[in-house]
Amino acid sequence: MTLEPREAPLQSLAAWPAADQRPVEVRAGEHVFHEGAFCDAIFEIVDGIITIYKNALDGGRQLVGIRLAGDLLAISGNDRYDCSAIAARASTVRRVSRAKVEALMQTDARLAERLLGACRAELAHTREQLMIVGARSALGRVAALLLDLSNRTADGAPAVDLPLSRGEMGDYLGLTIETVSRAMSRLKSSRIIALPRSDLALILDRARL
Amino acid sequence: MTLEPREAPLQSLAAWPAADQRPVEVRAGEHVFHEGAFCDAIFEIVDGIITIYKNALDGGRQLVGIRLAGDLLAISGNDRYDCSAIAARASTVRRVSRAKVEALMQTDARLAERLLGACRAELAHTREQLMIVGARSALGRVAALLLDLSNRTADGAPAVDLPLSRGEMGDYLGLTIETVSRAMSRLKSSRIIALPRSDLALILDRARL
DNA sequence: CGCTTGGTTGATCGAACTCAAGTCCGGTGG
DNA sequence: CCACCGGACTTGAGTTCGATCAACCAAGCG
Repeated sequence: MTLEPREAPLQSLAAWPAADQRPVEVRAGEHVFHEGAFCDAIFEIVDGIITIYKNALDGGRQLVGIRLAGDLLAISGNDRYDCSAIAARASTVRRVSRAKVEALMQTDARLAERLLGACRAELAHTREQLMIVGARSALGRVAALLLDLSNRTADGAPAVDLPLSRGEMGDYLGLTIETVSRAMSRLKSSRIIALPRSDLALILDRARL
Repeated sequence: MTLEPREAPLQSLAAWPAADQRPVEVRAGEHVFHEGAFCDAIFEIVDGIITIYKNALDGGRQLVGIRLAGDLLAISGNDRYDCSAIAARASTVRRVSRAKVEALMQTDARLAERLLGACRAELAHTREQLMIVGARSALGRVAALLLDLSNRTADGAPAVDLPLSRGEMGDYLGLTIETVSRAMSRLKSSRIIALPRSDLALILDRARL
């Protein structure tokens, strides 16, 4: 949706001495970190899809982000993770010691710029999500999510692999499972999308979506 | 709600050569900048309250932030402002040339850290807003907004000056004017808050709010 | 005084939630 | 091979809640 504002000062954190040597594999459904746990590392997604969520007081959960390869996780800078991160599918992440990052950042402006760029991008995405959740009808929200997923994960191709279950989509959009399902069904019967499988959508009429 | 993560590397941008000498006064209801306009400066709020919003495609608007003294505006780093900023009341802001900021940032890690801190804080706030808007009932959303305003503008004191009109509260929460008004009335008749004036709330029962 | 603006309140309607059956599908074990 | 099972998804029926439309009120102002 929104592209990186300017040229990235760094392609990857892998070049930095703070990075651990070997990337970490994480299976679908596994946590990368938990909200409230001590934050001793940040992560860079090498491959896969990670969802970020917070637990609400009433027991529900609110997804606050969907992050893809190249994105950074846990850049909040607090001593404790302020969100949980869970792999939507099998993914691999690079673990980077937070202490080393902070030490390096004092002296190297490029690293701070890299983090700033990641934070700006995340802020833009979160605002975009806020626009989606705040304003429109259930149908519009689901449609906006599908468009966003298409643009981000499939580069605009018609076939969109849905990394989120209906329940997760609901948690992202502030809707119930049933409402998401109904919205998908309506989009299908309107010939705007096709659903060969429940986790694969084909966008037939991008304009109306 | 969420405090600044660590010690701020800089108290204010005023000390920086990129800052204009005189702060700018802006009257209530006046724009600081417009979404889509060329972004040649960022701003630091010296005093007052600024609301950030984006225009939705359907004509509505979505508030994406309420910013107070000390906060920075327009740190997205894009060539064009990605939001509009409007003074909720008479405020004064410091204008800082974007070109100078970016040039300085290349060499001085402390400036980048200052921006990163602002971006992190803004991200945390936006996520908080997402939690409020995404999940709960109209009553709960209004209550959460009141609590947030109390914590941020009144430091937890019972008397909260409401800088937002009912319509703006609705735009912030994804509700209509009438629903916000009804929620306030219900909170009032439940003796949870008092409303001496429509722009002043007294929190009587913080726990239930 | 009439007009405007922002807020409140009422009545109605539709959309989304809730509760409750179904269906589909992959996996497991007899 | 097939019957069974569990989980995710879908669909249906009834209810609730918020949006809509509309009237009304209070304050500010020419």
